[in-house]
Amino acid sequence: MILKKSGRISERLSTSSWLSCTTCSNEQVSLHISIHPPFGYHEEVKNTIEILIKEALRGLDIQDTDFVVEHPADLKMGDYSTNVGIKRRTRAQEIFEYLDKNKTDDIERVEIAGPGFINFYLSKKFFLNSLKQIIDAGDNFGQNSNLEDKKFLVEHTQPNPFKEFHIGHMMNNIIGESVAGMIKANGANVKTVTYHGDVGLHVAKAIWGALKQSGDFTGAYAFGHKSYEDDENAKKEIIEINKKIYDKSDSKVNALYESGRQNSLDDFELMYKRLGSEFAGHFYESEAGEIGKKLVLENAGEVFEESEGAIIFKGEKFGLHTRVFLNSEKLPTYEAKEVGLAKIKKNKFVYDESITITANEQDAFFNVVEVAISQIFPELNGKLRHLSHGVLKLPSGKMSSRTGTIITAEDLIEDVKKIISDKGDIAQEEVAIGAIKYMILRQSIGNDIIFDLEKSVSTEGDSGVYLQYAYARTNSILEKADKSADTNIKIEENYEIEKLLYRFPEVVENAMDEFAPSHITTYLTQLAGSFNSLYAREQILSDKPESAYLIAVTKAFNTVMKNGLTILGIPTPERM
RNA sequence: GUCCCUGUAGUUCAAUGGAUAGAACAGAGCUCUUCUAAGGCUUUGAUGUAGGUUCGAUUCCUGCCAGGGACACCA
Repeated sequence: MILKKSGRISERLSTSSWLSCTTCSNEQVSLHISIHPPFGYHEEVKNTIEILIKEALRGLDIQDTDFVVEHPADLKMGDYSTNVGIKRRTRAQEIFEYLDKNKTDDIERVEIAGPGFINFYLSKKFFLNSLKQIIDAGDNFGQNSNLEDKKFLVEHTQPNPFKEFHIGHMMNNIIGESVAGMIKANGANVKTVTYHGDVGLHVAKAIWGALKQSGDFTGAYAFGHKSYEDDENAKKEIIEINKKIYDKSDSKVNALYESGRQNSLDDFELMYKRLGSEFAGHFYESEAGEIGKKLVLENAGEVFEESEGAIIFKGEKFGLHTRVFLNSEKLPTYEAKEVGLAKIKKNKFVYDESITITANEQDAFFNVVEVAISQIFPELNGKLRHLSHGVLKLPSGKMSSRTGTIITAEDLIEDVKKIISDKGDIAQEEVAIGAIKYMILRQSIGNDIIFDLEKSVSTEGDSGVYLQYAYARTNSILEKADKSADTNIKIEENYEIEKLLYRFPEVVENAMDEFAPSHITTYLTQLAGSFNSLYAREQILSDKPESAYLIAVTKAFNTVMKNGLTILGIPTPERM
């Protein structure tokens, strides 16, 4: 049935050069079809509607009319909707009549409503087939091949040894993993990498602090940082230690550096594991600095120039601003290290696109540095993308290691575990991680989060727990079911959840297009709400004939929820 | 000063230029002898401001107001 209809669509398209819809030109539609050999069911019905409208316009001799076919905001207003009747008000009735007369059996009803929208209500046959498709596809439902054969490198998290892995790093990690998940779901190959600031003044401060505490790193950075600010002598000693770290001339400093660095990195690995990250590469500023300095010097005079003893990049030529790459002591700055990092990544990985995820305070920095890198490596032009997110702020302001207002990732996870501990003993770690991840991923990634433990990490209502709980419930139902899912039962009623389930693949596509994991989060929450309502209203396991159909709905929901949460990196405990 | 980002219910967040601006939390009320009540149902309540473009603006453009960030030797 599906194959036959696809053929019909291609046939119509190949002869329909009259098209005037600018949002869906003939070329684009044809291309779309050729990219997706197994034509998705939801795409098929949308294309059918678009073609019907184009036929109607042609038949009525209406030209130059743009229109869109989309899901209306409210499920009550149908499954698809077009604005063509608003664009051509005087002809709306005729267009509607054509559509109503020529609708396929996937469309139950067409209506004209509101200011002239034409709404399409899909048929039971469509929903029945879509359920079947979801259950058959299983873990693969929601995956597509839009980015097939493409290779992505995603850099995120970037915690600095000798400093805490705090909730800001955690936010970056959570967003990074969800972005990687979306890219993967869209068919591409993804590798994630991280980058550590293992040299620099912050390291010298920590080592100075540790030296004063007879080798103990506890609170060493904060101590060193404060002393650096307040005490001239300490400041001199710290600068001295910083040089020793670079030239490795002091065995005591070397020993502290090596052990402190390794301890930090080991701790980070434990946290990555808790958060579900597996990096294909770890890079370090200590290696990037050397390479970056060399590259800057090699390109001095062409890409970079000397000014006041420093080597700088004049961003003004590109509508940006000037930044220093080597300071007047010819030491590499963060900028030069980023150049070195670009070369390291390029040598180690083959990729079509390299994404770096950071907080948005680095936006201007990356604008300049990416242009500079593209000057040095023209082959990277257009392959670098900086994706930025807002910052986590405490109600009292920005987190600061100076004032000791740092919340570590570990503290937060443990605090959330305490909050949920009175509700059950099962899967506490997964529920805590899920609640935190949801807090980050529920909103648009560009916006800041004012972080308040009690209010931000919710365990009821709009929360990660809500999604996990709905999922766990379905596992329990499906386990108890004594008959298998059957979509061939005659059911009159359309359940609301069926109107949402089939949309999952397009949500995954849209989320990828906009790098917006929140689209998936929002969708899953709406879906879970719909399921919970159904669960409260209907007895799924029963002797009634519709029970087998409801089991199919439950199975489809279970599949979509699991696949969605997996893309986002939110754990899916089987029991709660 | 220049550039960038953000202003939506009491609070935290949604809303590919569309229809009656959605949730959640908090407040008021109801709901477990029935598949997991971490659930469900009812209810009060919002687009900073002034213009512009459009058949239609929370969304696009301009001014203003408010908050945050970046802007030469930190990362």
